[in-house]
Amino acid sequence: MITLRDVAKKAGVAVSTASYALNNSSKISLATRKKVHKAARDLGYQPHGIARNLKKQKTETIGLFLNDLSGPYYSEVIQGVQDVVSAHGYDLIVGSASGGTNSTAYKFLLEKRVDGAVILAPKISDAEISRVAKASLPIIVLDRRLDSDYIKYVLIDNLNGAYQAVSHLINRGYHKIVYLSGPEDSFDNQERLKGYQQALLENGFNLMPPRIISGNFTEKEGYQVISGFLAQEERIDAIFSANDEMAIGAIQAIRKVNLKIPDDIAIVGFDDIRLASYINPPLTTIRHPKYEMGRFATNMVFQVLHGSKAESVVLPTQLITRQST
Amino acid sequence: MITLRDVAKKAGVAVSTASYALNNSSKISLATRKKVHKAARDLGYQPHGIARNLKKQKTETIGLFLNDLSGPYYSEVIQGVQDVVSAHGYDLIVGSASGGTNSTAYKFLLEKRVDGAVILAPKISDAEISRVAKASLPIIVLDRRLDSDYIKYVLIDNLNGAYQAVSHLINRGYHKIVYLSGPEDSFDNQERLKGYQQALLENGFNLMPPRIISGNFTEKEGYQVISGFLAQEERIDAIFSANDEMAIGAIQAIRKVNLKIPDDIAIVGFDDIRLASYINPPLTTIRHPKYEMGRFATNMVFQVLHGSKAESVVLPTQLITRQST
DNA sequence: TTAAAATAGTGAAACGTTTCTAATAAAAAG
DNA sequence: CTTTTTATTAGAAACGTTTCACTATTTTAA
Repeated sequence: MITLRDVAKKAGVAVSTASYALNNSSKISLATRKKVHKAARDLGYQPHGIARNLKKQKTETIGLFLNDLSGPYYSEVIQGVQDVVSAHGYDLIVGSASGGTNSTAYKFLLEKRVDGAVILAPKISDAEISRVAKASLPIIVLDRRLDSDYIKYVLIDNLNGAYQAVSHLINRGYHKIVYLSGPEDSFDNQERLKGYQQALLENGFNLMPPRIISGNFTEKEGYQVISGFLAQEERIDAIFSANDEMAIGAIQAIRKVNLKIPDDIAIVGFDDIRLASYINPPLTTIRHPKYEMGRFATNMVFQVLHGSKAESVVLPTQLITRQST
Repeated sequence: MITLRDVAKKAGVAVSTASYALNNSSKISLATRKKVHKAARDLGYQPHGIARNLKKQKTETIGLFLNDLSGPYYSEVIQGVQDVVSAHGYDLIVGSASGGTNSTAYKFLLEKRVDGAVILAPKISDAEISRVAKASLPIIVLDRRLDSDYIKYVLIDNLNGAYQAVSHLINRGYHKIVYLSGPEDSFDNQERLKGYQQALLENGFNLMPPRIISGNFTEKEGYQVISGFLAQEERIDAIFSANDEMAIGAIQAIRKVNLKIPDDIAIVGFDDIRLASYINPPLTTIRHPKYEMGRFATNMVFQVLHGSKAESVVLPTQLITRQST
């Protein structure tokens, strides 16, 4: 390995001089600067990033930590984060948070391998996030309402989105609306449930009371629990699914028993994933600005990093009407 | 920041002792080991990863570098890589290669911030990869045929897959088969084109000669170029698309002009992305083992890292027949 | 008992940078 | 001419670890 020492020796200067020269400090005369650059080029010198990080006590890297790297859902968020990070001349690394306290995510946070982080990973607890956040490592969370000096959140208006969705069903004349739920400990799910309940309550004269079917956000589970539900005699005429994945599973379950969507059963999802508009029938759903979430969050990371205040924010959602309702 | 020095002082031992103790070296008596651990716990000591990396000259981190972090296509590959990396107790970071030679990817490779890498990013040139690979930084490429001591590839059998696809069309009785191409400089595209040509050649008696429509792997482009093509008078009865994305665009273009799939025009894609089975009509396509690619590649990284030989490999593909043919 | 070996712990160097402080030489000021 | 300033370079410490080489103590073997 070629080190700065080698370059300095070859150029016939002190290593400190070599360092200044390569960083183009004006302290060093143009002549020696050139000499050093040449030596570096000739030797194929590459600065050792880790050594530099250690000395400078910063990495110029922002981490984006997700529960699961392979969720297609995340790609727009990632893009938003990436764009802002690049614009600041920093690097982005994406890491997994699965494995909890010995995940890559937690380790990188703890060991200060990044200068800031955006987290969308329920598996990391509030306490853990609070423990590692500091002025030199601000954290923006995308999946919970957590707020302190160095922790801010960017959320979507889950409650209102769900409210919109259910109101839409009610306006369309559906009376027996069931909630296809995500995991109970999911923040998103909790908020969406509240929105569902609120909408029913406010319009509740001749509606069926709230009714929850438990799922876990996956297509497969959506298919299974709705299949099971339909096999019973209880009749419903609409489903509000806590996310699109389960809604897609539900659609398949409904079609399987030859019920018509939306005539027999209407369905609305949440997220507006890509598949939503391709499935048959196309899925009415709640769109939220995933790319913007990424951008907002990352801008806030840099704000805090630069010493200014950042304000947590809740972004609005939008109802996308398609043929499933 | 709490350093090892602080822990050592608090425990009343030398910093070397503290280090050995925390790493549970048997050189240190159980008593002092406990004492040091307690001191560390009391102080909330966290080892500084970067300092350790510098001293040990390794990071225990594997990098996965992609052209574009947000491609949904990658998610299975990522999962395969992640699983193997975790199994070895290493960390995985995913980084972008966009921006070429000053991308995060290239920087991390150059500065040795990872101990090994899996690359699926045509934007990084062969020369650049060759320059950075070494015994202490083996690289496995997923998007080209590059092979040296420290560089191996894991590819899918693009040529044969394409051959299967086109043969399938021919067997189904289609005679006028056009190739909807990806970018010309794409390795995958080149191989798939060869497979297309070979299949035509071998069955070529009364078939239309090879005919290429240029695209760029995106759905939008697929829609546009096929729309344009259909507006001309030239008649065809089948399309082999270099990937599913374009095939999906093509399907929409075909349906738009009220042609029937597969009666008027059949279409087969490549990749078997998730959407392929949901689109209407479901898309016949070539499936390849993306998850396995990730696993293979990552296992090879560790093989080389551990000093043993690894062999580049080409994985087989599989024809998935659906209603579009 | 004495020599040899094992055990427990220490000090200091090293990893590859950056940056503070000092030193030298040349130029400017008095 | 001396003194002060400026420009350029050098030396050395520091970042927080790990690990080599060594010392001092205790145990075992002869």
